[in-house]
Amino acid sequence: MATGRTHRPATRSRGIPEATVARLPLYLRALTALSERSVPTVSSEELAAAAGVNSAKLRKDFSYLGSYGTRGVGYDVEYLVYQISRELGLTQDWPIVMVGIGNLGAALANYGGFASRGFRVAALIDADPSMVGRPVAGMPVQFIDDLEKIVAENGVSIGVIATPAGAAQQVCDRLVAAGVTSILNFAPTVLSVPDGVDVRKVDLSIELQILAFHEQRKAGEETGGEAVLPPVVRDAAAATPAEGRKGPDGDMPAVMPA
Amino acid sequence: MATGRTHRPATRSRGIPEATVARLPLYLRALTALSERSVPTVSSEELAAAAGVNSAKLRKDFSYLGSYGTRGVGYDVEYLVYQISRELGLTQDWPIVMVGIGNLGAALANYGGFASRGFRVAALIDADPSMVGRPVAGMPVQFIDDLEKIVAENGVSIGVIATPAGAAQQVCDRLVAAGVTSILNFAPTVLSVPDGVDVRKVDLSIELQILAFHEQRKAGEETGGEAVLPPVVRDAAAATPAEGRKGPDGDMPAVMPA
DNA sequence: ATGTCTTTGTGAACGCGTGCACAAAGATGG
DNA sequence: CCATCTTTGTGCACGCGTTCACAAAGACAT
Repeated sequence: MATGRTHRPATRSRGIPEATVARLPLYLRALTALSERSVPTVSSEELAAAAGVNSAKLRKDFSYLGSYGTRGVGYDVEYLVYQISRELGLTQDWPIVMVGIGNLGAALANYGGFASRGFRVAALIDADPSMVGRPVAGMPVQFIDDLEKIVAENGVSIGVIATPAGAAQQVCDRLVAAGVTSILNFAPTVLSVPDGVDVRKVDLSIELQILAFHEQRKAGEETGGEAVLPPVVRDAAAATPAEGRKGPDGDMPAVMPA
Repeated sequence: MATGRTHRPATRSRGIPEATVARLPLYLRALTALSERSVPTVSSEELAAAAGVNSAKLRKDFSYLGSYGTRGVGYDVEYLVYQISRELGLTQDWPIVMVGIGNLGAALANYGGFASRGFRVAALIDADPSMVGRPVAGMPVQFIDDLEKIVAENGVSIGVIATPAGAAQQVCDRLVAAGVTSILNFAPTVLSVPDGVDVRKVDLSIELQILAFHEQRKAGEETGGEAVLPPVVRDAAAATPAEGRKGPDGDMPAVMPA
Protein backbone atom coordinates (compact mmCIF):
# COMPACT_ATOMS: atom_id res chain seq x y z
CA MET A 1 0.00 0.00 0.00
CA ALA A 2 2.46 2.60 -1.20
CA THR A 3 0.18 5.43 -2.18
CA GLY A 4 -1.39 6.25 1.14
CA ARG A 5 -4.64 8.03 1.58
CA THR A 6 -4.76 11.77 1.44
CA HIS A 7 -8.50 12.16 1.58
CA ARG A 8 -10.61 12.29 4.68
CA PRO A 9 -11.63 8.66 4.97
CA ALA A 10 -15.29 9.13 5.82
CA THR A 11 -15.18 10.98 9.06
CA ARG A 12 -18.87 11.20 9.84
CA SER A 13 -18.02 10.31 13.39
CA ARG A 14 -21.22 10.01 15.33
CA GLY A 15 -23.17 11.17 12.35
CA ILE A 16 -21.91 14.72 12.22
CA PRO A 17 -21.32 15.36 8.52
CA GLU A 18 -17.91 16.58 7.50
CA ALA A 19 -19.43 19.67 5.91
CA THR A 20 -21.01 20.56 9.23
CA VAL A 21 -17.77 20.09 11.12
CA ALA A 22 -16.08 22.47 8.72
CA ARG A 23 -18.66 25.13 9.54
CA LEU A 24 -18.59 24.78 13.31
CA PRO A 25 -15.48 26.95 13.69
CA LEU A 26 -17.27 29.63 11.69
CA TYR A 27 -20.24 29.57 14.00
CA LEU A 28 -17.96 29.54 16.99
CA ARG A 29 -16.18 32.66 15.84
CA ALA A 30 -19.41 34.53 15.24
CA LEU A 31 -20.75 33.40 18.60
CA THR A 32 -17.58 34.46 20.40
CA ALA A 33 -17.94 37.91 18.92
CA LEU A 34 -21.52 38.07 20.15
CA SER A 35 -20.45 36.79 23.53
CA GLU A 36 -17.89 39.56 23.86
CA ARG A 37 -20.63 42.04 23.21
CA SER A 38 -22.68 40.36 25.93
CA VAL A 39 -25.47 39.44 23.56
CA PRO A 40 -27.51 36.83 25.44
CA THR A 41 -29.38 35.08 22.63
CA VAL A 42 -29.31 34.99 18.87
CA SER A 43 -31.69 33.67 16.23
CA SER A 44 -30.63 31.30 13.51
CA GLU A 45 -31.27 34.04 11.00
CA GLU A 46 -28.96 36.52 12.68
CA LEU A 47 -26.23 34.02 13.38
CA ALA A 48 -26.42 32.65 9.87
CA ALA A 49 -25.96 36.14 8.48
CA ALA A 50 -22.95 36.69 10.71
CA ALA A 51 -21.40 33.42 9.64
CA GLY A 52 -22.27 33.91 6.00
CA VAL A 53 -24.43 30.83 5.59
CA ASN A 54 -28.04 29.87 4.98
CA SER A 55 -30.15 29.86 8.13
CA ALA A 56 -31.74 26.49 7.38
CA LYS A 57 -28.30 25.01 6.99
CA LEU A 58 -27.26 26.44 10.31
CA ARG A 59 -30.26 24.98 12.08
CA LYS A 60 -29.65 21.60 10.53
CA ASP A 61 -26.01 21.80 11.55
CA PHE A 62 -26.98 22.48 15.14
CA SER A 63 -29.52 19.70 15.06
CA TYR A 64 -26.65 17.26 14.63
CA LEU A 65 -25.21 18.44 17.91
CA GLY A 66 -28.53 18.00 19.69
CA SER A 67 -31.49 20.20 20.29
CA TYR A 68 -30.20 23.42 21.69
CA GLY A 69 -32.17 26.56 21.02
CA THR A 70 -35.59 27.70 22.15
CA ARG A 71 -38.41 28.12 19.68
CA GLY A 72 -39.62 31.65 19.49
CA VAL A 73 -36.42 32.94 21.06
CA GLY A 74 -33.31 31.55 19.46
CA TYR A 75 -30.07 30.16 20.83
CA ASP A 76 -28.32 30.95 24.08
CA VAL A 77 -25.00 32.37 22.99
CA GLU A 78 -22.86 31.28 25.92
CA TYR A 79 -24.31 27.83 25.99
CA LEU A 80 -23.74 27.36 22.29
CA VAL A 81 -20.17 28.58 22.57
CA TYR A 82 -19.57 25.94 25.17
CA GLN A 83 -21.25 23.14 23.23
CA ILE A 84 -19.44 23.83 19.99
CA SER A 85 -16.13 24.23 21.78
CA ARG A 86 -16.64 20.90 23.43
CA GLU A 87 -17.69 19.23 20.20
CA LEU A 88 -14.60 20.54 18.44
CA GLY A 89 -12.42 19.42 21.29
CA LEU A 90 -11.31 22.92 22.22
CA THR A 91 -11.97 22.52 25.91
CA GLN A 92 -8.67 20.72 26.14
CA ASP A 93 -5.53 22.28 24.75
CA TRP A 94 -3.64 20.76 21.91
CA PRO A 95 0.13 20.95 21.84
CA ILE A 96 1.32 21.32 18.26
CA VAL A 97 4.72 21.29 16.64
CA MET A 98 5.61 23.37 13.66
CA VAL A 99 8.26 22.10 11.30
CA GLY A 100 9.96 24.46 8.87
CA ILE A 101 10.58 27.90 10.31
CA GLY A 102 11.17 29.88 7.17
CA ASN A 103 9.27 32.97 6.17
CA LEU A 104 5.91 31.30 6.33
CA GLY A 105 6.62 29.17 9.37
CA ALA A 106 7.84 32.13 11.35
CA ALA A 107 4.78 34.13 10.36
CA LEU A 108 2.51 31.31 11.42
CA ALA A 109 4.33 30.97 14.72
CA ASN A 110 3.78 34.66 15.38
CA TYR A 111 0.19 34.45 14.27
CA GLY A 112 -1.98 34.97 17.31
CA GLY A 113 -4.88 33.00 15.90
CA PHE A 114 -3.01 29.84 16.65
CA ALA A 115 -2.74 30.01 20.37
CA SER A 116 -6.05 31.75 20.81
CA ARG A 117 -8.29 28.70 20.80
CA GLY A 118 -6.99 25.71 22.64
CA PHE A 119 -3.84 25.36 20.60
CA ARG A 120 -0.41 25.75 22.09
CA VAL A 121 2.76 25.81 20.06
CA ALA A 122 4.90 23.28 21.89
CA ALA A 123 7.92 23.53 19.65
CA LEU A 124 9.34 25.07 16.51
CA ILE A 125 11.56 22.76 14.50
CA ASP A 126 13.86 23.40 11.58
CA ALA A 127 16.52 21.53 9.63
CA ASP A 128 18.78 24.53 9.21
CA PRO A 129 21.49 24.46 11.94
CA SER A 130 21.95 28.21 11.67
CA MET A 131 18.32 28.61 12.66
CA VAL A 132 18.54 26.45 15.75
CA GLY A 133 18.47 28.36 19.00
CA ARG A 134 17.27 31.56 17.45
CA PRO A 135 14.12 32.81 19.13
CA VAL A 136 11.01 32.99 16.98
CA ALA A 137 7.77 34.12 18.58
CA GLY A 138 9.52 34.01 21.93
CA MET A 139 10.59 30.42 21.58
CA PRO A 140 13.90 28.89 20.54
CA VAL A 141 13.96 26.93 17.31
CA GLN A 142 14.96 23.32 17.84
CA PHE A 143 16.86 20.99 15.58
CA ILE A 144 15.00 18.45 13.51
CA ASP A 145 17.01 15.55 14.90
CA ASP A 146 15.08 15.95 18.13
CA LEU A 147 11.73 15.75 16.40
CA GLU A 148 10.80 12.33 17.74
CA LYS A 149 11.82 13.23 21.26
CA ILE A 150 9.89 16.52 21.18
CA VAL A 151 6.74 14.87 19.92
CA ALA A 152 6.91 12.13 22.50
CA GLU A 153 7.72 14.33 25.48
CA ASN A 154 5.00 16.84 24.73
CA GLY A 155 2.35 14.35 23.70
CA VAL A 156 1.93 16.11 20.39
CA SER A 157 -0.69 14.72 18.05
CA ILE A 158 -1.01 17.64 15.63
CA GLY A 159 1.82 18.80 13.40
CA VAL A 160 2.13 21.75 11.04
CA ILE A 161 4.42 21.41 8.03
CA ALA A 162 5.75 24.64 6.53
CA THR A 163 8.86 23.27 4.87
CA PRO A 164 9.80 23.48 1.21
CA ALA A 165 7.94 20.99 -0.96
CA GLY A 166 10.92 18.71 -1.29
CA ALA A 167 11.21 18.06 2.43
CA ALA A 168 7.53 17.77 3.25
CA GLN A 169 6.98 14.06 2.70
CA GLN A 170 10.07 13.16 4.66
CA VAL A 171 9.05 15.37 7.56
CA CYS A 172 5.54 13.99 7.35
CA ASP A 173 6.79 10.42 7.60
CA ARG A 174 8.84 11.24 10.66
CA LEU A 175 5.95 13.03 12.33
CA VAL A 176 3.64 10.11 11.70
CA ALA A 177 6.20 7.60 12.90
CA ALA A 178 6.62 9.66 16.04
CA GLY A 179 2.91 9.46 16.76
CA VAL A 180 1.36 12.52 15.12
CA THR A 181 -2.04 11.69 13.66
CA SER A 182 -3.17 15.06 12.28
CA ILE A 183 -1.18 17.21 9.91
CA LEU A 184 -1.74 20.67 8.54
CA ASN A 185 0.32 20.96 5.39
CA PHE A 186 1.40 24.26 3.89
CA ALA A 187 3.92 22.74 1.52
CA PRO A 188 2.74 22.49 -2.08
CA THR A 189 2.85 18.70 -2.24
CA VAL A 190 0.49 15.81 -1.93
CA LEU A 191 1.34 13.94 1.24
CA SER A 192 0.95 10.19 1.54
CA VAL A 193 -0.03 9.03 4.98
CA PRO A 194 -1.32 5.74 6.39
CA ASP A 195 -4.95 5.25 7.30
CA GLY A 196 -5.96 6.92 10.49
CA VAL A 197 -3.91 10.02 9.87
CA ASP A 198 -5.74 13.17 8.80
CA VAL A 199 -4.15 15.68 6.49
CA ARG A 200 -5.49 19.09 5.63
CA LYS A 201 -3.67 21.23 3.16
CA VAL A 202 -3.47 24.95 2.66
CA ASP A 203 -2.08 26.02 -0.66
CA LEU A 204 -1.88 29.69 -1.55
CA SER A 205 -0.98 29.03 -5.14
CA ILE A 206 -3.96 26.76 -5.69
CA GLU A 207 -6.37 29.28 -4.23
CA LEU A 208 -5.04 31.95 -6.55
CA GLN A 209 -5.34 29.68 -9.54
CA ILE A 210 -8.97 28.97 -8.74
CA LEU A 211 -9.61 32.70 -8.52
CA ALA A 212 -7.83 33.23 -11.81
CA PHE A 213 -10.14 30.70 -13.45
CA HIS A 214 -13.24 32.58 -12.34
CA GLU A 215 -11.63 35.88 -13.15
CA GLN A 216 -10.93 34.76 -16.68
CA ARG A 217 -14.47 33.54 -17.02
CA LYS A 218 -15.85 36.89 -15.91
CA ALA A 219 -13.59 38.77 -18.29
CA GLY A 220 -14.70 36.48 -21.08
CA GLU A 221 -18.38 36.98 -20.47
CA GLU A 222 -18.05 40.74 -20.57
CA THR A 223 -16.58 40.86 -24.04
CA GLY A 224 -19.49 38.73 -25.19
CA GLY A 225 -19.21 36.55 -28.30
CA GLU A 226 -15.85 34.91 -28.58
CA ALA A 227 -15.49 34.92 -24.84
CA VAL A 228 -16.35 31.37 -23.91
CA LEU A 229 -13.74 29.77 -26.06
CA PRO A 230 -14.80 26.43 -27.48
CA PRO A 231 -12.95 23.19 -26.91
CA VAL A 232 -9.80 22.80 -28.91
CA VAL A 233 -9.18 19.79 -31.05
CA ARG A 234 -6.36 17.64 -29.93
CA ASP A 235 -4.17 17.24 -33.00
CA ALA A 236 -3.88 20.95 -33.54
CA ALA A 237 -1.65 21.51 -30.55
CA ALA A 238 -0.32 18.01 -30.19
CA ALA A 239 2.18 19.28 -32.69
CA THR A 240 3.72 21.41 -29.94
CA PRO A 241 6.23 18.80 -28.91
CA ALA A 242 7.76 19.71 -25.59
CA GLU A 243 7.94 23.40 -25.69
CA GLY A 244 4.44 24.70 -26.44
CA ARG A 245 2.70 27.61 -24.80
CA LYS A 246 3.96 30.49 -26.80
CA GLY A 247 0.90 31.45 -28.79
CA PRO A 248 -0.61 34.78 -27.81
CA ASP A 249 -3.58 33.51 -25.92
CA GLY A 250 -6.79 32.27 -27.41
CA ASP A 251 -5.24 30.80 -30.49
CA MET A 252 -5.84 27.34 -31.91
CA PRO A 253 -8.96 26.88 -34.01
CA ALA A 254 -12.06 25.22 -32.72
CA VAL A 255 -13.69 22.24 -34.43
CA MET A 256 -14.70 19.47 -32.09
CA PRO A 257 -15.28 16.21 -33.93
CA ALA A 258 -17.65 14.39 -31.61
CA MET B 1 -28.91 43.99 0.23
CA ALA B 2 -26.68 44.40 3.22
CA THR B 3 -25.41 40.90 3.78
CA GLY B 4 -23.60 40.22 0.54
CA ARG B 5 -22.78 36.84 -0.79
CA THR B 6 -19.73 35.05 0.40
CA HIS B 7 -20.32 31.75 -1.31
CA ARG B 8 -19.36 30.83 -4.82
CA PRO B 9 -22.52 31.68 -6.70
CA ALA B 10 -22.73 28.61 -8.89
CA THR B 11 -19.65 28.89 -10.98
CA ARG B 12 -20.13 25.99 -13.35
CA SER B 13 -19.03 28.24 -16.18
CA ARG B 14 -19.24 26.33 -19.38
CA GLY B 15 -20.17 23.24 -17.44
CA ILE B 16 -16.90 22.70 -15.65
CA PRO B 17 -17.92 21.73 -12.11
CA GLU B 18 -16.44 23.72 -9.30
CA ALA B 19 -14.98 20.56 -7.77
CA THR B 20 -13.11 19.92 -10.99
CA VAL B 21 -11.77 23.45 -11.18
CA ALA B 22 -10.42 23.05 -7.67
CA ARG B 23 -8.48 19.98 -8.74
CA LEU B 24 -7.02 21.38 -11.94
CA PRO B 25 -4.17 23.16 -10.12
CA LEU B 26 -3.32 19.85 -8.48
CA TYR B 27 -3.08 18.10 -11.81
CA LEU B 28 -1.11 20.98 -13.20
CA ARG B 29 1.46 20.75 -10.47
CA ALA B 30 1.90 17.01 -10.93
CA LEU B 31 2.15 17.46 -14.69
CA THR B 32 4.72 20.21 -14.34
CA ALA B 33 6.86 17.92 -12.24
CA LEU B 34 6.61 15.25 -14.93
CA SER B 35 7.41 17.80 -17.58
CA GLU B 36 10.59 18.81 -15.80
CA ARG B 37 11.64 15.21 -15.80
CA SER B 38 10.91 15.13 -19.52
CA VAL B 39 8.29 12.42 -19.19
CA PRO B 40 6.42 12.48 -22.52
CA THR B 41 3.15 10.77 -21.61
CA VAL B 42 1.34 9.66 -18.49
CA SER B 43 -1.61 7.39 -17.84
CA SER B 44 -4.62 8.47 -15.83
CA GLU B 45 -3.64 5.92 -13.22
CA GLU B 46 -0.14 7.31 -12.74
CA LEU B 47 -1.20 10.92 -12.78
CA ALA B 48 -4.05 10.25 -10.40
CA ALA B 49 -1.63 8.65 -7.96
CA ALA B 50 0.68 11.64 -8.20
CA ALA B 51 -2.18 14.03 -7.58
CA GLY B 52 -3.71 11.92 -4.84
CA VAL B 53 -7.08 11.35 -6.49
CA ASN B 54 -9.11 8.56 -7.99
CA SER B 55 -8.20 7.79 -11.60
CA ALA B 56 -11.81 7.71 -12.75
CA LYS B 57 -12.33 11.11 -11.23
CA LEU B 58 -9.32 12.44 -13.05
CA ARG B 59 -10.50 11.10 -16.38
CA LYS B 60 -13.92 12.61 -15.84
CA ASP B 61 -12.34 15.90 -14.91
CA PHE B 62 -10.34 15.94 -18.11
CA SER B 63 -13.42 15.01 -20.10
CA TYR B 64 -14.91 18.37 -19.12
CA LEU B 65 -12.00 20.10 -20.80
CA GLY B 66 -12.44 18.11 -23.98
CA SER B 67 -11.10 14.82 -25.17
CA TYR B 68 -7.39 14.94 -24.79
CA GLY B 69 -5.54 11.70 -24.21
CA THR B 70 -4.99 8.70 -26.41
CA ARG B 71 -6.51 5.36 -25.59
CA GLY B 72 -3.95 2.69 -24.95
CA VAL B 73 -1.28 5.32 -24.34
CA GLY B 74 -2.34 8.02 -21.95
CA TYR B 75 -2.03 11.78 -21.96
CA ASP B 76 0.63 13.95 -23.58
CA VAL B 77 2.21 15.76 -20.66
CA GLU B 78 3.23 18.96 -22.40
CA TYR B 79 -0.05 19.30 -24.18
CA LEU B 80 -2.01 18.79 -21.01
CA VAL B 81 0.10 21.34 -19.16
CA TYR B 82 -0.78 23.84 -21.83
CA GLN B 83 -4.47 23.04 -21.89
CA ILE B 84 -4.92 23.22 -18.16
CA SER B 85 -2.87 26.38 -17.94
CA ARG B 86 -5.04 27.96 -20.55
CA GLU B 87 -8.24 26.78 -18.91
CA LEU B 88 -7.13 28.23 -15.61
CA GLY B 89 -6.15 31.47 -17.25
CA LEU B 90 -2.48 31.14 -16.45
CA THR B 91 -1.28 31.91 -19.94
CA GLN B 92 -1.77 35.54 -19.12
CA ASP B 93 -0.25 37.03 -16.02
CA TRP B 94 -2.34 38.41 -13.24
CA PRO B 95 -1.18 41.46 -11.36
CA ILE B 96 -2.22 41.19 -7.73
CA VAL B 97 -2.10 43.55 -4.80
CA MET B 98 -1.50 42.45 -1.26
CA VAL B 99 -2.94 44.52 1.53
CA GLY B 100 -1.64 44.14 5.06
CA ILE B 101 2.09 43.57 5.22
CA GLY B 102 2.46 42.22 8.73
CA ASN B 103 4.05 38.94 9.63
CA LEU B 104 1.80 36.93 7.40
CA GLY B 105 1.62 39.40 4.56
CA ALA B 106 5.38 39.72 4.41
CA ALA B 107 5.77 35.96 4.43
CA LEU B 108 3.28 35.63 1.60
CA ALA B 109 5.04 38.32 -0.39
CA ASN B 110 8.28 36.42 -0.04
CA TYR B 111 6.64 33.16 -0.87
CA GLY B 112 7.91 32.02 -4.22
CA GLY B 113 4.78 30.06 -5.04
CA PHE B 114 3.01 33.29 -5.78
CA ALA B 115 4.95 34.58 -8.70
CA SER B 116 5.69 31.14 -10.06
CA ARG B 117 2.54 30.62 -12.05
CA GLY B 118 1.28 33.62 -13.91
CA PHE B 119 0.87 35.78 -10.85
CA ARG B 120 2.82 38.95 -10.34
CA VAL B 121 2.79 40.96 -7.15
CA ALA B 122 2.10 44.45 -8.45
CA ALA B 123 2.07 46.19 -5.08
CA LEU B 124 2.29 45.73 -1.35
CA ILE B 125 0.01 47.99 0.64
CA ASP B 126 -0.20 48.73 4.34
CA ALA B 127 -1.97 51.18 6.61
CA ASP B 128 0.98 51.61 8.95
CA PRO B 129 2.95 54.74 7.94
CA SER B 130 6.09 53.39 9.56
CA MET B 131 5.90 50.49 7.16
CA VAL B 132 5.61 52.59 4.04
CA GLY B 133 8.70 52.68 1.89
CA ARG B 134 10.33 49.76 3.60
CA PRO B 135 11.34 47.10 1.13
CA VAL B 136 9.62 43.74 1.48
CA ALA B 137 10.44 41.01 -1.00
CA GLY B 138 12.40 43.57 -2.98
CA MET B 139 9.51 45.96 -3.31
CA PRO B 140 8.64 49.08 -1.36
CA VAL B 141 5.49 49.01 0.74
CA GLN B 142 2.96 51.62 -0.35
CA PHE B 143 0.46 53.55 1.70
CA ILE B 144 -3.15 52.48 1.74
CA ASP B 145 -4.39 55.90 0.63
CA ASP B 146 -3.06 55.10 -2.81
CA LEU B 147 -4.97 51.82 -3.03
CA GLU B 148 -7.45 52.98 -5.63
CA LYS B 149 -4.76 54.53 -7.79
CA ILE B 150 -2.58 51.44 -7.60
CA VAL B 151 -5.41 49.12 -8.55
CA ALA B 152 -6.45 51.27 -11.45
CA GLU B 153 -2.99 51.90 -12.86
CA ASN B 154 -1.97 48.27 -12.74
CA GLY B 155 -5.25 46.83 -13.91
CA VAL B 156 -5.46 44.68 -10.81
CA SER B 157 -8.42 42.36 -10.54
CA ILE B 158 -7.19 40.04 -7.79
CA GLY B 159 -6.49 41.21 -4.25
CA VAL B 160 -5.03 39.45 -1.25
CA ILE B 161 -6.09 40.56 2.21
CA ALA B 162 -3.73 39.79 5.08
CA THR B 163 -4.80 42.50 7.48
CA PRO B 164 -6.09 42.07 11.02
CA ALA B 165 -9.70 40.94 11.15
CA GLY B 166 -10.98 44.36 12.12
CA ALA B 167 -9.71 46.04 9.00
CA ALA B 168 -10.55 43.34 6.51
CA GLN B 169 -14.09 44.34 5.54
CA GLN B 170 -13.08 47.95 5.10
CA VAL B 171 -10.15 47.03 2.90
CA CYS B 172 -12.36 44.61 1.00
CA ASP B 173 -14.90 47.33 0.27
CA ARG B 174 -12.22 49.65 -1.04
CA LEU B 175 -10.72 46.93 -3.23
CA VAL B 176 -14.11 46.09 -4.68
CA ALA B 177 -14.96 49.72 -5.26
CA ALA B 178 -11.64 50.13 -7.04
CA GLY B 179 -12.49 47.33 -9.40
CA VAL B 180 -11.10 44.17 -7.84
CA THR B 181 -13.39 41.21 -8.48
CA SER B 182 -11.53 38.35 -6.83
CA ILE B 183 -10.28 38.31 -3.27
CA LEU B 184 -8.16 35.88 -1.33
CA ASN B 185 -8.85 36.51 2.33
CA PHE B 186 -6.45 35.49 5.10
CA ALA B 187 -8.17 37.55 7.77
CA PRO B 188 -10.39 35.56 10.11
CA THR B 189 -13.62 37.28 9.12
CA VAL B 190 -16.55 36.68 6.86
CA LEU B 191 -16.40 39.21 4.07
CA SER B 192 -19.51 40.65 2.48
CA VAL B 193 -19.16 41.39 -1.19
CA PRO B 194 -21.61 42.21 -3.96
CA ASP B 195 -22.58 39.65 -6.56
CA GLY B 196 -19.96 39.06 -9.16
CA VAL B 197 -17.09 39.20 -6.73
CA ASP B 198 -15.45 35.93 -5.72
CA VAL B 199 -13.98 35.45 -2.29
CA ARG B 200 -11.88 32.53 -1.17
CA LYS B 201 -10.72 32.34 2.38
CA VAL B 202 -7.77 30.71 4.04
CA ASP B 203 -8.06 30.38 7.78
CA LEU B 204 -5.35 28.64 9.73
CA SER B 205 -7.35 28.58 12.91
CA ILE B 206 -10.31 26.91 11.28
CA GLU B 207 -8.17 24.22 9.74
CA LEU B 208 -6.65 23.44 13.10
CA GLN B 209 -10.06 23.25 14.73
CA ILE B 210 -11.24 20.76 12.15
CA LEU B 211 -8.18 18.65 12.82
CA ALA B 212 -8.82 18.90 16.55
CA PHE B 213 -12.31 17.57 16.04
CA HIS B 214 -11.07 14.48 14.26
CA GLU B 215 -8.24 14.11 16.71
CA GLN B 216 -10.64 14.11 19.62
CA ARG B 217 -12.80 11.58 17.86
CA LYS B 218 -9.84 9.26 17.34
CA ALA B 219 -8.77 9.60 20.95
CA GLY B 220 -12.32 8.85 22.04
CA GLU B 221 -12.61 5.70 19.97
CA GLU B 222 -9.41 4.30 21.40
CA THR B 223 -10.58 4.43 24.98
CA GLY B 224 -13.72 2.66 23.84
CA GLY B 225 -16.99 2.88 25.80
CA GLU B 226 -17.63 6.32 27.11
CA ALA B 227 -15.84 7.84 24.18
CA VAL B 228 -18.66 8.83 21.88
CA LEU B 229 -20.44 11.03 24.32
CA PRO B 230 -24.21 11.11 23.88
CA PRO B 231 -26.20 14.22 23.12
CA VAL B 232 -26.74 16.52 26.03
CA VAL B 233 -30.14 17.70 27.07
CA ARG B 234 -30.66 21.38 26.83
CA ASP B 235 -32.20 22.33 30.14
CA ALA B 236 -29.33 20.90 32.13
CA ALA B 237 -26.96 23.61 31.07
CA ALA B 238 -29.51 26.21 30.12
CA ALA B 239 -29.20 27.11 33.76
CA THR B 240 -25.75 28.51 33.03
CA PRO B 241 -26.96 32.04 32.43
CA ALA B 242 -24.29 33.94 30.60
CA GLU B 243 -21.21 32.72 32.24
CA GLY B 244 -21.16 28.93 31.87
CA ARG B 245 -18.31 26.85 30.56
CA LYS B 246 -16.53 25.99 33.67
CA GLY B 247 -17.37 22.34 34.08
CA PRO B 248 -14.40 20.01 33.74
CA ASP B 249 -15.12 18.51 30.39
CA GLY B 250 -17.48 15.68 29.70
CA ASP B 251 -19.99 16.59 32.33
CA MET B 252 -23.71 17.07 31.89
CA PRO B 253 -25.90 13.96 31.89
CA ALA B 254 -27.38 12.44 28.80
CA VAL B 255 -31.10 11.80 28.29
CA MET B 256 -32.44 12.79 24.95
CA PRO B 257 -36.23 13.20 25.01
CA ALA B 258 -37.13 12.71 21.38
C1' DA C 1 -56.38 29.79 29.81
C1' DT C 2 -56.53 30.93 25.16
C1' DG C 3 -54.84 32.90 21.02
C1' DT C 4 -51.26 34.94 18.37
C1' DC C 5 -46.70 35.39 16.95
C1' DT C 6 -41.97 34.08 16.50
C1' DT C 7 -38.53 30.76 15.66
C1' DT C 8 -36.86 26.17 15.83
C1' DG C 9 -36.32 21.42 14.08
C1' DT C 10 -36.87 18.42 10.26
C1' DG C 11 -39.21 15.67 6.33
C1' DA C 12 -38.66 15.52 1.64
C1' DA C 13 -36.99 16.72 -2.86
C1' DC C 14 -33.34 18.03 -5.61
C1' DG C 15 -28.72 18.52 -7.45
C1' DC C 16 -23.91 17.72 -7.32
C1' DG C 17 -19.94 14.81 -6.86
C1' DT C 18 -17.95 10.23 -6.70
C1' DG C 19 -16.72 5.75 -8.11
C1' DC C 20 -17.75 1.43 -10.47
C1' DA C 21 -17.61 -1.01 -14.44
C1' DC C 22 -17.53 -1.48 -19.24
C1' DA C 23 -17.68 -0.51 -24.12
C1' DA C 24 -15.10 1.84 -27.60
C1' DA C 25 -10.71 3.40 -29.44
C1' DG C 26 -6.38 3.07 -30.63
C1' DA C 27 -1.62 0.99 -30.26
C1' DT C 28 1.14 -2.95 -31.06
C1' DG C 29 2.68 -7.39 -32.78
C1' DG C 30 2.32 -11.18 -35.86
C1' DC D 1 -5.07 -7.29 -42.11
C1' DC D 2 -6.37 -9.40 -37.91
C1' DA D 3 -5.94 -10.37 -33.02
C1' DT D 4 -4.74 -8.88 -28.63
C1' DC D 5 -3.81 -5.70 -25.15
C1' DT D 6 -3.86 -1.28 -22.92
C1' DT D 7 -6.15 2.77 -21.53
C1' DT D 8 -9.52 6.22 -22.23
C1' DG D 9 -14.19 8.17 -21.93
C1' DT D 10 -18.63 7.74 -19.84
C1' DG D 11 -23.38 5.72 -18.49
C1' DC D 12 -25.23 4.71 -14.26
C1' DA D 13 -26.16 4.33 -9.51
C1' DC D 14 -25.43 5.87 -5.02
C1' DG D 15 -24.66 8.94 -1.22
C1' DC D 16 -23.88 13.45 0.64
C1' DG D 17 -25.14 18.19 1.13
C1' DT D 18 -28.30 21.91 0.38
C1' DT D 19 -32.60 24.09 0.36
C1' DC D 20 -37.51 24.64 0.76
C1' DA D 21 -41.39 24.65 3.32
C1' DC D 22 -44.05 23.62 7.23
C1' DA D 23 -45.60 21.61 11.50
C1' DA D 24 -44.56 21.78 16.33
C1' DA D 25 -43.00 24.30 20.28
C1' DG D 26 -42.60 27.73 23.16
C1' DA D 27 -42.94 32.95 24.44
C1' DC D 28 -45.90 36.57 25.26
C1' DA D 29 -50.05 39.33 25.56
C1' DT D 30 -54.74 39.58 26.72
